[in-house]
Amino acid sequence: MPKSVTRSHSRYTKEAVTLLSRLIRVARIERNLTAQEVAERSCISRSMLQRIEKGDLKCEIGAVFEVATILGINLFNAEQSSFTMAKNIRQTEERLTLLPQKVRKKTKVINDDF
Amino acid sequence: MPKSVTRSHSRYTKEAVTLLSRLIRVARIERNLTAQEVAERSCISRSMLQRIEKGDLKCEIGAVFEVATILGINLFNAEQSSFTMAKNIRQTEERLTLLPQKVRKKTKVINDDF
DNA sequence: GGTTAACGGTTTATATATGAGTCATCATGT
DNA sequence: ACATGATGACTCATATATAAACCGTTAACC
Repeated sequence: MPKSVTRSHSRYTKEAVTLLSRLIRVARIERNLTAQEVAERSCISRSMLQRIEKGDLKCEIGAVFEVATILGINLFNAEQSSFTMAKNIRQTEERLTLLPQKVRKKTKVINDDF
Repeated sequence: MPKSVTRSHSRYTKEAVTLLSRLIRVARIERNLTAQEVAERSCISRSMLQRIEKGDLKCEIGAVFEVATILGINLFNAEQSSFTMAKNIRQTEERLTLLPQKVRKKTKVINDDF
C-alpha cells in the first residue's frame, strides 16, 4: 500500500466483520478447539487467528473464510456439503452474461423528466 | 509475512469468495456504476476493485465487504437498514458468555495407580 | 490450593498486498 | 461508422500485514 491511505468503513461493513468474528470464536469454543489447533488447520498463525477473532478489518478474506469453513460455519447460507454454492455461482454468472460488459456514462443528460 | 507461507484454501472457501466477487460485479453493472466510481466511493483503488471482482483470496475483508455494502449487497442475510446485524452480534456474544473462556485439551489419565 | 496449558499482548524481520501509473483494446452511445 | 470512455493487464515503489518468538496473566482441571 503506497501512499498511506486511511480507509473508511461503513457501520454495516464493520458489523458484518464483527458478527463473523464472534461466530468464529463461539464455534471454536463450542467445538472445544484450541486457538493453536484451528490456526494450524487453517494454515495461519495463532496471532492471525487472534486478529480474526477480534474482527480486524484488514485480514485476508481467504484466511477469515477458511477459518469459518474449518469451524463449519456456513457462508452465504450455502451448506458446505451441497452444491448450492456452485449453483449460486453459475446463476450469478448467467445473470452477468445478460448485462453489458462496460458501463458507459451518458455524456448528454437525457430528458428523463417524468 | 516472514517465512514465505503457501496458503491452502478449501474448495468451499474459494467458492464463497468467488460467489461474492460475482455478486459484486453483477451489482455494479446493474447499477450502472463505473469501476472508478465504486472504487472511489469504497476508498480503494481501481486495481483493488479489479482483484476483488476477480475473487482474489488475499484482499482485505474490510475492503471486500465495504464494496459489497456500497453496492447494496446484504451480508449474512442482514438488511442494511435494520437492526438484525446488531441483534445477531448481541445474541452471539451472549452465547459466548455461557461458554468457558479457555479450551483445555489434556484430559489427563486419572489415577491409574489402583 | 497448586499446576500448567491456553490466552492476550507485545516486538521484530520480512514477504507482499496495495495504490498509482501506463498502455492497448474494445464495447458502447451517438 | 466513429469517437472515446471503460476496462484488463501489466509495472513499480512502499506501506504494512503476517509469522515467529517471547512473556505475564489467567482460567481450567486436578
